[in-house]
Amino acid sequence: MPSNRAGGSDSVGRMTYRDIKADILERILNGTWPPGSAVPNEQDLALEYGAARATVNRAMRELVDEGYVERKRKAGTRVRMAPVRQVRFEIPLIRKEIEERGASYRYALIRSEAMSAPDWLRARLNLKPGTEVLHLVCMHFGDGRPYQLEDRWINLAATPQGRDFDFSTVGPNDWLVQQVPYSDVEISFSATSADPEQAMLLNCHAGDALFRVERQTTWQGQVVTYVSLIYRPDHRMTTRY
Amino acid sequence: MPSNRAGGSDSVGRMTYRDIKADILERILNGTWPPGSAVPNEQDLALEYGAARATVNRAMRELVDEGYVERKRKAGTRVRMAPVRQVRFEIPLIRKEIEERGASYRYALIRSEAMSAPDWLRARLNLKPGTEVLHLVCMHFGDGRPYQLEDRWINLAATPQGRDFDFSTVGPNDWLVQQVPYSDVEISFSATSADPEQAMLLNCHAGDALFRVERQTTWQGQVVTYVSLIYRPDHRMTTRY
DNA sequence: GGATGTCATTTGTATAGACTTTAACCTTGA
DNA sequence: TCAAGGTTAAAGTCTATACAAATGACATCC
Repeated sequence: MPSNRAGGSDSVGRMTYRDIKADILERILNGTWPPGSAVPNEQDLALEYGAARATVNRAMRELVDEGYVERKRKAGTRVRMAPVRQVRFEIPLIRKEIEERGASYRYALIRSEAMSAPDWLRARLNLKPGTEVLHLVCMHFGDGRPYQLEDRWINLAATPQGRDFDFSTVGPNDWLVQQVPYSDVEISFSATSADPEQAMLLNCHAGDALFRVERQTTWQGQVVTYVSLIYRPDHRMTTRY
Repeated sequence: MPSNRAGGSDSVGRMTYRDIKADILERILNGTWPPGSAVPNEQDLALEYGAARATVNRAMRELVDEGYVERKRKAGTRVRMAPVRQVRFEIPLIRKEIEERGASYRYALIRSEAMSAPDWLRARLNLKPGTEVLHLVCMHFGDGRPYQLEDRWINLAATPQGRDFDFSTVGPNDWLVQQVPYSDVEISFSATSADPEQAMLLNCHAGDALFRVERQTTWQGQVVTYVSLIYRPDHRMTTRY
């Protein structure tokens, strides 16, 4: 075997796109190619790494994806001045979220009521006057302690099957995922003060600062559901990038 | 002009990987291939679309990336039962964040003090006893109103240049991005109650629920900085997916 | 000077073919 | 019945080549 490439070669000495990507990233991170500087073109890199241009291209495309470099035809590739700080995290089903923390999961339906959509909801979800909605309040427990309070509104015009479904054992999220698996979602994170009922359910004090996730799900132009997920005090949503 | 791209093919009738991806996604969304079902293998799809297998492969890889399908060698490709709900959003520099809301940006340094790291910070950042840190408190204003309170600790052992830098006009984040452009970041979102000083600075009431982002930045195994970013009341961080 | 056009460079994408890796499935044997 | 091992289908990757598309640089023309 002729070539001997330290740090990333198979038995034939061939570098994979991963090796190439890692090598380029290394040079960016260690300052060989500082922010703003130009990276050699694909042809030259292919030559240097003894790979096909397509292989270098794939490595580069991933580096673009991850925000390290910018590319322009004819102008070439440069290391980004300020990296694009992008967070990417998964929104697991609440059951999985709790179980992944090593706690046992329990679900409870607190309240379930079909009604005509109140004005604030109609305005928020852009519903026609008189639209029927299902209002559900549920609790999710981890190791028996309150973990998340779910306050959900389901548009019965969009999913009429929901009217007769029994949510006392299956959580509305699990059910909805079956009904409308792929949909557009708008999600937002904020802080809110516990009102007396929330404090009671979450076993904290009224006025406590709580972390809240709100999600609005749309399918084929129609809002399917709006949910407010309020976490127990001190909850943190953490990720690395 | 020969090519007519409407609908997904060029003049030769050749489909790009984007076309193929869109077509497959369409079939997933409209229920042709429901959750859990198997998608034809690459070879067959290549045949169907009149494309090379590599082209189909690229389309598929992106669908995996976006959480629509799962692939396993030998077993083939299936539509995911529950889509991987993943949020991906960018963390802009605060100046840009404010300006993108159409507001004017203003920065003010409230306090700056070099000191030996307090115990809680030492524990949190895993610093040696006696490590010197710079503690900065800054405000970011949008249209003259408080927008974000930045409470930052900089490890002077990692970035000694910070000791003599004047942060009264340049925000610490802008400065740090220059110093350590690429680093590992742990970010977390939570809610916190305004203490009296925070309330005063953010022009709200003590006890108000505030949205907080905490960020810890590591470079080459050493914690460079820890920052707590507290937003004015009612702040929401929103994204779509 | 400024608008316009041409050329060359670089990335973007497609292709056919080959080889590699994984793991589902089947066969064999205890 | 079950475990070990072989077979083989499918995705994963690489290569060499080709052409497309964008655009920076330069020349040309008015």
